[in-house]
Amino acid sequence: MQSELHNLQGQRLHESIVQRFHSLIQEGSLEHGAKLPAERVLAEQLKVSRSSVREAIMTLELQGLVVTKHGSGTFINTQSLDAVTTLMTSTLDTGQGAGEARLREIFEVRHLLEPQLAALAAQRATPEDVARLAAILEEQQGQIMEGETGVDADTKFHFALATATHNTALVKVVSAVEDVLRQSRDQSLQQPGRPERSLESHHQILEMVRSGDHQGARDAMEHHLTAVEPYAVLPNASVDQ
Amino acid sequence: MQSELHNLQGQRLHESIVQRFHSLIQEGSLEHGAKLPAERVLAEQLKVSRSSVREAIMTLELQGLVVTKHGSGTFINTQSLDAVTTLMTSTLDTGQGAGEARLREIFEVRHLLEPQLAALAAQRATPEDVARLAAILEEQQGQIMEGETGVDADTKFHFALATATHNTALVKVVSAVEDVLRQSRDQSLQQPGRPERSLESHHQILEMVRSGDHQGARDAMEHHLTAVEPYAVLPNASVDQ
DNA sequence: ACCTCGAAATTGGTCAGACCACTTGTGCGG
DNA sequence: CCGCACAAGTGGTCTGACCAATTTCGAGGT
Repeated sequence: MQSELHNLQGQRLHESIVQRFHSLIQEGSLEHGAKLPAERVLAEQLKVSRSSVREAIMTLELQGLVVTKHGSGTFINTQSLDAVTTLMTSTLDTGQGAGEARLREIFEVRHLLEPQLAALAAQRATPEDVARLAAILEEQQGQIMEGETGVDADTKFHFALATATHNTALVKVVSAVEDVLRQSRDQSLQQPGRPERSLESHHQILEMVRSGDHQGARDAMEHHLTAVEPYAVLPNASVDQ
Repeated sequence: MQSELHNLQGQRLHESIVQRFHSLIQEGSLEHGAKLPAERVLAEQLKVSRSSVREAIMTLELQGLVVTKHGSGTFINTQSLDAVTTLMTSTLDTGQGAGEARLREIFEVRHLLEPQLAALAAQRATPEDVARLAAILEEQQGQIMEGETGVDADTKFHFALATATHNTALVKVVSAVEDVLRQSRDQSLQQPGRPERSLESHHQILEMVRSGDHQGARDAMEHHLTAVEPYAVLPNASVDQ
């Protein structure tokens, strides 16, 4: 059969092979448990080197679509959870373009997470946590008075609030989201009045946390997020990666 | 410095290299944007062939921890969402000690995230999404009737619900959390009656999503989580100490 | 005819060296 | 000082060889 594999420009060779196998699996030509041809045979059929075949197979294995057994062979494995997830995302997502849409998605995650997080923090924050948050707000105020955006202190505040929940898993999830957001946040804080409003709502959140009002903290965070949201993301702001 | 890399039994060579880089990144030796040595240099330092180095780097790239640019080099990239999620799961996997406490933390994250997620899904799910969810419940029922726990279908359901929000960032966060949970979930479903109850509350959630009742979906998910929870996890209200 | 055991074939894993394609820097000539 | 070509550096692919784990199968003994 050895059909041509159309190598799109800028596409690495083994990636083309991976896409071919994705198609074969999705159209049902390769069922669960099926044994793939040997690497050497596959290389000859696709008219590429064995190295490229190996790199492709390794990608498929990391995606959970395939399992390889030394001395035995490589087998299709579409029943694993990873397999389902990669096939789903590859069909629905395909690319990671559209930086603006991506940013909106991240903000949506914040809307789901952070108000609940603030409520938890209000219930559990120790005096030390409150002191740390207060110190960060001092810092933020100083930065703003010097004409800066205070973006660093802004990020720190949300991170410190996460640590105040005393849930390390939660901290990691939030820091992931916040990290991706840091650059764009600086951009949104450029608009006049934004830094002051951000600081103001931070103070409200801190006050709720200090008094242990978890419902109030939740509402204050929700208000803060909508207030700082950058729906005015410039079209040229393509966030790479 | 070319230190030895202790190759554990049954472990492929490039996997050892990947783990080494995971450690280096987690301990902060490799910061975002740092440039890795050239593949040939790295091969010499680690005393392995360039092929193995390439396979390791390719793994890291698929995990989002690194980006490679043809002709330029390979660079650390810890600010992507994928990067943080993979690091998170790898640390949680290796952490055998206080596993139970971490597990409780993960469940807490679910309590924050998934009810909101279910509400979003109820607002946005397409007929295709609903059909997929229904199919998964069929599968789960089949597995249960055969005496299995239906853990795979269980995980699939939560993942598919996340995709029904049509927010890829949210999907990534949830899949990271669910992935860590998969093993322990199997354990919790061992208890008699649990699988049936899980399936039942899944049906309730699906019904709310189908009818677009976002508040109902939120409540149903909250009920589901507390019903399936393996331990007597603290009720999320009134934890004043 | 059956079983056992080991050699050979098969297959994935690693190594070595070469060449190609892309990027970056550098130095020569204008 | 600028611009352009060339050289060096780096990832991408190819080739062929050998190592390691597994499977296959047949010779030899019972």
